[in-house]
Formats: sequence, C-alpha cells, structure tokens
Amino acid sequence: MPATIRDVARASGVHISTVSRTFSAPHLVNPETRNRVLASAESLGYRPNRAARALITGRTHNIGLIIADIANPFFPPLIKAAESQARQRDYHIFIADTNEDPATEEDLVHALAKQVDGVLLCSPRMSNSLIEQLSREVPLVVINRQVTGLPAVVMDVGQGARLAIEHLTGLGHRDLALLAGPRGSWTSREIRRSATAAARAAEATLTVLGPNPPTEDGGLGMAEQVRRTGATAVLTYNDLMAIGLMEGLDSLGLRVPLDISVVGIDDIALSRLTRPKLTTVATPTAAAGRTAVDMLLQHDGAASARTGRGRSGSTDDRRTTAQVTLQTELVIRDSTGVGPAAPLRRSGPAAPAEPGPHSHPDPGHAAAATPDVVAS
Amino acid sequence: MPATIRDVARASGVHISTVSRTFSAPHLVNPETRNRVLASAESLGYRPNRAARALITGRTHNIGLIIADIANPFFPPLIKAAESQARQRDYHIFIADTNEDPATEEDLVHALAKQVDGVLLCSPRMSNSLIEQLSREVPLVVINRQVTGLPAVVMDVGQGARLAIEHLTGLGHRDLALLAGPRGSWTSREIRRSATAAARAAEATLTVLGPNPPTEDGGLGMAEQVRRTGATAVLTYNDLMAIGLMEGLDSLGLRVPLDISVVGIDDIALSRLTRPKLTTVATPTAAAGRTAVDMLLQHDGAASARTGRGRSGSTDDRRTTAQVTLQTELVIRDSTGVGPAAPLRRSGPAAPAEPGPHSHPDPGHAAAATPDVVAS
DNA sequence: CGAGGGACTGCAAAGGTTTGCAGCAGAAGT
DNA sequence: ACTTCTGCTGCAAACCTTTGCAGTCCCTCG
Repeated sequence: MPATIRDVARASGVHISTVSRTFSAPHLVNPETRNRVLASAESLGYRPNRAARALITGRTHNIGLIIADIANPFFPPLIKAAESQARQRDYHIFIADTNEDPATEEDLVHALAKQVDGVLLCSPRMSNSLIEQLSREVPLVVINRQVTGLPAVVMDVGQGARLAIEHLTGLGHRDLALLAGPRGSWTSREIRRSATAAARAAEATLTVLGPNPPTEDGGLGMAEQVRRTGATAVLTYNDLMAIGLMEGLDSLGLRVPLDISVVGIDDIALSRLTRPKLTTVATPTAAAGRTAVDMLLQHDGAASARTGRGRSGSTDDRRTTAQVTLQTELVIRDSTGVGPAAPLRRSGPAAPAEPGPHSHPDPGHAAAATPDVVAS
Repeated sequence: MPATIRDVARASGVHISTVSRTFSAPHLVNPETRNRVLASAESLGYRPNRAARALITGRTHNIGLIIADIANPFFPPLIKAAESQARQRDYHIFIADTNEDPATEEDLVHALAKQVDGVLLCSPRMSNSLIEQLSREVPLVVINRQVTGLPAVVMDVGQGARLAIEHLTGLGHRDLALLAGPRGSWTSREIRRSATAAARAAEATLTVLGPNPPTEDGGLGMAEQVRRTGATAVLTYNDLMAIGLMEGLDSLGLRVPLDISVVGIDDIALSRLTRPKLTTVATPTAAAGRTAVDMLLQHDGAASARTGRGRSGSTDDRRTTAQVTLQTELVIRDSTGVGPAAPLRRSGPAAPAEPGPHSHPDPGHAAAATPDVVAS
C-alpha cells in the first residue's frame, strides 16, 4: 500500500537508484531530474523505508534508552532532553522501563541491540562486568555510573552530598542520617562515600540507613527508623525519598525543619512544591540526556562533532571513551534549619568547628540495617 | 559481526529456512533438529534481525507513542503502563515528545509511520480532520480524544468535572471558576462543557478562564485573575495547574481551602504531597495506556485475543473501531472546604449524605454520562 | 578532429529474513 | 507391492534500499 522507491522511479521515469540518490546524495543527481523525482515522491507520499535502509547500511538511526523507572520524576526531564536531542540529529528513541530490575535490564539490552545503533543505559542496577560484556554487543553510553572503558556521563553527586553535609553541619547539626538508595546504584555508593567523608571531616556522626527503594514510600517507611537514630538532619538518596520521609516525620509529630532537617538530591520539579520547600542538590538531568545522546552519536561517527559541556576524558588511542562529569549544586530552601547544637549562639547558621562529643563517624557501626552496597 | 541466520544454519548443518522456522514456527520442525539449531543459536548468540523480518512480514513489532509533554507528570504512568503492556506482547515502544506543538505532532506521525505497526496519539493538539487523514497512513489509536471512526480511549472527565462541581456546590459555593487547558485539547472542551452544565444545574455561576498552558506556571500566573472573578472555588484542567494556582493564591494571601477551594484533575502522585493535599478527579492513566496498546494490537491482528478492561463494543462488520471510556472518580482531600454560602452550618467539610442538593447516589444514573464503551 | 574528462544515470548485488512450493523418506492403508 | 499420506526439509523469490561499477553523452582541451 505505501509507496516504495520503485513507484517513485516509475512515476518519474528514472531508475530506482536515481531516486535513492535523490534522497541520500542529492548532489549526485541533475537538479532537473531531482526536482522531477521530488515531485513524484511528494505526490505519492513516498517516505524511505528505514528498515530496508538499515538492512543495508547497518545504521538504524535509532537509539535505545533504558530507564530504571519512568514514573520516577527524576527521569522524564532526562528522557525529554534525550529525545529532543536525538530527533534533532534525525534519530528516534526506543524507550524501555526496567522496574529497577537488573535482569530486565539485561534482557532489554539484548532485545534492543539489533534495532538500534546504540543504547543509553540510565542509572543501571546491574553489575559493571555485565555492562562491559553487553557493550560488546552494542555501543553503550552509561548515565549515572562509571564503568571503565565505557563512555559515561555522571552527575557529581559526591560533591553535592559533601555540600549538603557541610550545609547541615554548618547549621550546627552533629547527628546526621543518610537514607541510602537502591542496591546496585553507583550514585548511592558515591553519595555514601562522600557524605561519610564530609561528616567525618566535620566531626559529626552519620548513620547510614538502607538500601531502600528510591521512592516516596521508601522514604516514608523509614521515618520511624530515622527518629530512632536521634539524628537532627537527614540526607536522602533522592528527592522522592525526602518527600516521603517528610510525610512520615510529619505523621510522627516531628516538624521539618524545626525538629529535623531534610535534604534531598535531584531537585525535581516537585521539590519546589512541597511544604516546606525542599532543600536539595540540583542535578543537571536534561544536560545529562543531551550529552549522553551526543556521546553516543559521535562515537557512532554519524553525528556532528561538537559535544558540548564538560571536558572530555583522556584521549585513548582511537576510541576516545570520554567520561563526562556534570556539576551539581546545593539549592537551599525551607526544609533545613539550625540544629540543636547551636541553640542561641547566634542567629545565623555557621556554628562550625565545635570540638563536640567526639562521636565516631564510623559507618560500619552506623549501618544498623545492612551494608548499603557491595562493590561489584 | 553479529551472528546471522546463515551462521546458525551452517553451524547446525541445516538450511536457513529451517533455522527460521525453528524460531517462527517451531512446530514445523523436528524436535531433534530444533534442539540442534537452538543450541547453535545459543552458542553463537544469534538473535533474529527484526529489521529484516519487518521488511518481509510488514510487521515491525514496534509501536509509536506520541506525547504532548513527557515532563508533565500525568504522562509517565501512562507511558510506563503502555511500555510494559507492549513488551509483554513482544512489542517495543518508540517515544516522542511534541512539546504541545501540533505541527511537531504531524511530523512525528509521518516520521514514525514507516517504523511502527501503529501509533498511540496521546492527548493530541491537532485537528480531528488531520488525525483522520494521518490514520490512513498508519493505524492510530487516540488517547484523550474522540474522533469518529478511530479507535480511542478516553477518560470520562465530563463525569469527573460534574462530580467536582457538585462537590463544590454541595459545600455551598455559588461562584465558581474554571481554569481551562490548552487550545486544541478535547479534554479541556469536555471539562468545560460538563462543568458549565453542572454549574447551571446547581444554579451557580461559572467563570471560564483560558486557554492556558497545562503547567504549574499556567496555574500560578492565573491566581490574580481568579481572585478578580470573586470565585470561592476553582476547578482546574489538571493537577499541575491546580498546584501552581495554590502557590499563586498563597502568595496573594488567600488561604486554601479557607478562603478559596481548589480542585484539580488527574490525581497525579504529586497531588497527595502538596499542602493542603489536593482534592482532585482521579483518571485511570495506567489503564488507559494498557488499553490503548491492546486496542492497537488487537486491531493489528497480531496480538493475543483477550483485551482486558472495558467490554468491547458491538462487533461492526469487521473493523470494530471501539471507543473505550474509562471511569473517573472524585478524590476528596484537603484543598476544598465549605463555601461562604453555607457559613456555620456544620463543622466538617463534606456535608455528605445530607438530602441537600439532590445528590443521586444511583450508579445507574451516574453512568448516564455515556455508556462505558461505544461501538462506532 | 581526437582524446580525455566530467556529469549523470543505469545495472545488479547485497543485506537478513520469511514463506509458498516442491522434494524426499518412511509409514500407513489397500 | 503400489499408492497416498504425513512429517520434515530445502529451494528460491521477495521485501526495499544502498552503492560500487560501468556506461552514455557532451564538453573542453590540445
């Protein structure tokens, strides 16, 4: 039913190869002929069949995007940016949701491999070694994870977590808690590492709770445990958990930020809308989506050259497997306030280097629940 | 590099057609042979090339999903459900974001047409006639819009709007406002029509403001105008606008629900998290996504027979272009309170069973809106 | 005037798979 | 023993493009 290249050739009285060239290499065909072909194509409503083209060129002009959970508001801006960027380069996006399940992740890479020129692996939960293995099957760009030898774009959550902890200790909090993210999350590991170090440097205690599902419920359910730690300030793996936690704390009668401060990570749109408004670490998700697409396409050799933000990593031999790190920043809103350790000292936050009761910031001791994440 | 059907054939000592049949029609090949082929395929990591298959079968096993704005929290649950449902049927999803732009919508349908077996058009902004025209190019299922002759799944927002208005007038509000949605939105028209009728029936005034962008800012920016109408209760096109509106009202010194009541539509996850929690009309978005996929696939003839929710319409000749209507329901939370017209009647908000304004709890009557499913 | 070259265009193979048809062996029926 | 199935497998065309190669025509240069 749909017009093929042959119909156009017949209608315009040329060979199919001329039609083909009219579209894929216009400069090779006589302007007059070209116009005739174009006219026929137009009137027949002809559009090249990308599947057939893919068969012979080997390039599908499609990109796969594998996401842990589309419904998590962290991702849509990233998806949107990636889709837009891809389309600008005449690529289309396959999307797939893994429900945070590593096995599904693997299946999806396989399933998509033959249909796309590359896959964007977004916040993967599977092991690094598996990722490396899969990357031999199809070009991969990893988002929110570093795996050696593979192009990646990560947000500098380590720095973000440090800023958050410093913000908190600066406000006088000495007993902190961290709500970790899901098992297998590189980001969660980063946050934990950096937060622990920052807390130690400020001589504050940090109790790590988790792993937890990175959802509102994941935060809500931990309210009781958070209270039990006696922490006066909490950093969470993401905003969703922070918001859930605030709910939970609220129903426990604890007021934010009066009784306890809460800091999230991501700065999703929602965090501006809660009461109190959430103090959080802003991550450039849209930029990450764009950058990842560009990295994939440039590696792919097909796309334009310019990459954009972030200085690229070390230039290998040929395969310049860049790892881009995007900066984060602390956005202070209303969910954080002065801690109990600095009662009437002054109005402002600071109250820094107090010797304090020399608490052990030992994470091993803190992790009552279970160790957060095991290195893979 | 990747193994082809020919490699497998060679490795297992059979003809490629046998390999093909092993995968697409296993019952036609001797179990012994089949196992041998399967083994070779496994060890070679062979996966059928879907592009090549599509070329000959004409079925890509892909579905296009065109969305007005991925970042609008209304859509992700729908996307997620659609993707999951599709994958279960061995289909993959192309996603595309139109940025609420009708022209982009059309382009995307064209661009996707050759790559998919059908397109889900989600909350389209273009004209009905254009949609009909496009439907001749590729099978279409429309979501959140009714266009004659095309399969569609819509949420019964008309009924939802009526319930919302009745809720408001039941609380004693007599001066109402409606924040309409974007131009071209079928849903917005439906809401307006139904809300107007309901207000008239309750002898209340309803001021319609709009069209507006369906975003938080769209609501926020209208706060001043809403106040100027003197309305004591507002229904908005969606939750996002309601939330923005509450922000705006707040900064105007108006308190929700004491000074003014607000009702949203959609019941996005966010609406449970605002303060006050938002009263809203819940729309079954996930079900809509699943249903739409099923309708497309069943029409497509490829998918399994069972359709799921909503009994299908009368079987026309062949093309049973069903239009499924999904029920909505009012979720009363904290953003609505008694109106000025019913000052000290009682303390509680709802003023429920009260014979009052003649509320029909009759479900049969409630469904009077439209029968669940209409066959066209 | 002849050779060389440039600008187009046509030819045909190739890419990986599906599928109608034909072939083959062995079993069952008469 | 001869036919008729049945169950399985091979053959080759077809799907729609792209692309290296070769051919044609005409123009330019020597």
